[in-house]
Amino acid sequence: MNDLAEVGHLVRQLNDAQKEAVTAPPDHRLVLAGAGSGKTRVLVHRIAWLIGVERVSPLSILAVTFTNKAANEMRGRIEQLLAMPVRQLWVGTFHGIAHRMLRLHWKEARLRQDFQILDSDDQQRLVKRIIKQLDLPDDQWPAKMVTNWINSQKEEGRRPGSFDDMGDFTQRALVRVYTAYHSTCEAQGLVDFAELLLRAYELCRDHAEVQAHYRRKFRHVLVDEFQDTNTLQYLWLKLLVGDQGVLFAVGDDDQSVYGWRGAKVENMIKLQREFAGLEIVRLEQNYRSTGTILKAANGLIERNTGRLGKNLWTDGSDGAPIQLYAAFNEYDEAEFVVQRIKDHLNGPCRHADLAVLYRSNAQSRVMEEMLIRGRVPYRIYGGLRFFERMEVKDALAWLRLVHNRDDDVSFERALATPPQGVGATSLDKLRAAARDGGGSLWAAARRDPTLLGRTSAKLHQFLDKVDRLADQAREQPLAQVMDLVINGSGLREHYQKGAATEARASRGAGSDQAEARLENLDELVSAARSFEKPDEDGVEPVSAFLAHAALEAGEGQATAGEDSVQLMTLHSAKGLEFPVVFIVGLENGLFPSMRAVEEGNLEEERRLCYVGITRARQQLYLSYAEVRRIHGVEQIGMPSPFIKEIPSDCLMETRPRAGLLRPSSFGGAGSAGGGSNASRYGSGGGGYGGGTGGYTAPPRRIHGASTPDYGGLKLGQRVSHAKFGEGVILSFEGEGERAQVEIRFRDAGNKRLLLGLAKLQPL
DNA sequence: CTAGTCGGTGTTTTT
DNA sequence: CACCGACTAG
Repeated sequence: MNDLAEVGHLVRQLNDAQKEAVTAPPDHRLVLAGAGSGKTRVLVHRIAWLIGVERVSPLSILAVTFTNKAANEMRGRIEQLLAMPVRQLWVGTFHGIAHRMLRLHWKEARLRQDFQILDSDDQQRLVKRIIKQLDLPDDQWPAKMVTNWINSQKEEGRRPGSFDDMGDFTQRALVRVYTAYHSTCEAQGLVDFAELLLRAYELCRDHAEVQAHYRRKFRHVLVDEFQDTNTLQYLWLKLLVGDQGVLFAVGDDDQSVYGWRGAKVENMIKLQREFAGLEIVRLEQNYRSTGTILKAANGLIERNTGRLGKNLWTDGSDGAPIQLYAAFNEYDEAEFVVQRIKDHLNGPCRHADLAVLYRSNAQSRVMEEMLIRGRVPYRIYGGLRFFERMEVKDALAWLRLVHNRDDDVSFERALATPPQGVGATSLDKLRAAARDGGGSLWAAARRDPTLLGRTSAKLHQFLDKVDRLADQAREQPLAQVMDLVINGSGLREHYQKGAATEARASRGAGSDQAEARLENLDELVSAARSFEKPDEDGVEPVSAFLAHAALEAGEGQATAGEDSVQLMTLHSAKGLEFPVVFIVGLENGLFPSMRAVEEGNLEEERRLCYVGITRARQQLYLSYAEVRRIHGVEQIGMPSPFIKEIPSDCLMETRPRAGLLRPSSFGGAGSAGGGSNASRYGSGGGGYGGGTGGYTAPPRRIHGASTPDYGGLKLGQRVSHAKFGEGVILSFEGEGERAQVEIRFRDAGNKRLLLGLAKLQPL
């Protein structure tokens, strides 16, 4: 199939820069690919080129991505391009590849063969338990924070033993937790996500044979979204490439939006220093968006410092101006969006061509409400995924326990659901016994049959139940086992009961959720049935299935089938594109987020905005609300600074902002967009959600609606107070003498003060 | 031991 | 506002 005559299709549809990247000789290469410049396409074509033209064996290619979706898409497109399956090609996520290596080399990695993956939820539970075990007050040591700390240590390659400076009290406690957590994981054969990476890295670093094997094997290492790599991922790649391999990295520093979870954009710079002879190819021609949208994106991102530099251009037309809507409040904003959505739907647009992007998930609620009201089908991305659902995790915990009795995390979960008549007190005793005996909960329970007094009987019923299930499950196909576990554990019964109770309580309607839970249990059985990894390197099916569940948490929410408007956060929109995009909630403190504003760290938020803008192909809408309810309190917001950073000739203000407006005052303002609806918007004071009628409340003044006088102070302003020191203004409330101001003080925490008495000094 | 009520808290997400 | 975790009554 590799006649030169047929090579043409591998490069024909590529532009010069793309072609250069795809057909380049085998040197280290960094492709700086702007948004919409054909990044994935280059990666896919490069691999096809290597196999089809350079005659590189698929066996010696490693392609790494961050998400399963990207990995699947990549494999699909390569196979399509080559018109043949490429089974031997290693394409996967960092975690997936690391996992695969660990399964293959479990001995060298000093793991037990049946090690299980701990997802973030399980991990946090375990950390919490350990904090308690160490008698650390859990209000001072929140599991979430400690878990994050542990993960970031792992991401920096640090092991519990590698802290020589133990001086700091805080750190000492953290290291203690880390140490205990680590030994628990070791004892029980549990590996968390960060551990997958660290173990795989250490495996390749410390085990000469393994290292030599993979260096020999992978002559070509290709990485997608390189700007999102963390320290460990970078080191691992470097290790694998060695001095014989060739690295091909694709990324965009302007789209680095995961710094907060450890991603290091600096890795792109490091690359140039540490990979000799690295060639850089820039892809700057954009095939996605109109000239106007690109101009806006370029204008915005130019404000960032330390960019690698790149300017997107298109030879397409300018297209329509970006519309900016200054909404009265979040309901007005949502109404505007829905109106425009309907306009577009009357045109050539399908629902799925329209996307609403927001900074935080909480913003989806109001949008959702308005879309329902407008009878527009929509789909929300994000939220719980299939394998993260409570009932699914319960069932998997039972499966894991049946599979490995020493898995304490699963033991505790299974013991709790369905209720076995063994509660917190007994569990505490059991934990103590396990700690003293140095073994698992299971071992402790079996060791002393009278440990719990009268509760012992219940406990042993539970133990026997698990043993019986394990017995029945032997030699059975996976789906059978899953079914057996769900029924034999009493989980199905448990959720059936739940369904019945809820149905009675709320006359049928509320049983939806319970109903869905039962369906999910069935779904889990069919997931097990359709799960078949082609001899996944000799791993037994149960282990493979559990790993799959942890590594690919499944679809996020909602049925994909129907044509619907797409709602998602800006983060989850990365990598997608839509003809029409709405970015809502462009207010200071929301987008950019409050935290970013306080820390003065706007660059990542700006990149996020850049990502959002560049999702749009033809039409982009931006909006912000002058008043928004946040955490139940109405807050007056300022427009996001990003709005001003967009070249003004790209923007068309649908309704010019003129200070704070009352709803009644914007009838007829601006030619477009729902002026006549004005009287329907309620204001503060609540009454939205519950009522049947909706927005019949008469327009009312909102707090400070008429030129508020806050002594010249503004939201977000830094001020100083005689007693509390320096702080930042979070919100205003009330007027005149009763005007209050909420301030976050650097040292004294959040305080609500009467403006008249506070004697604040602007800084 | 479990099921309800109160109070504190509150980005972004993958694996 | 809405969720989650801790506490208290059965």
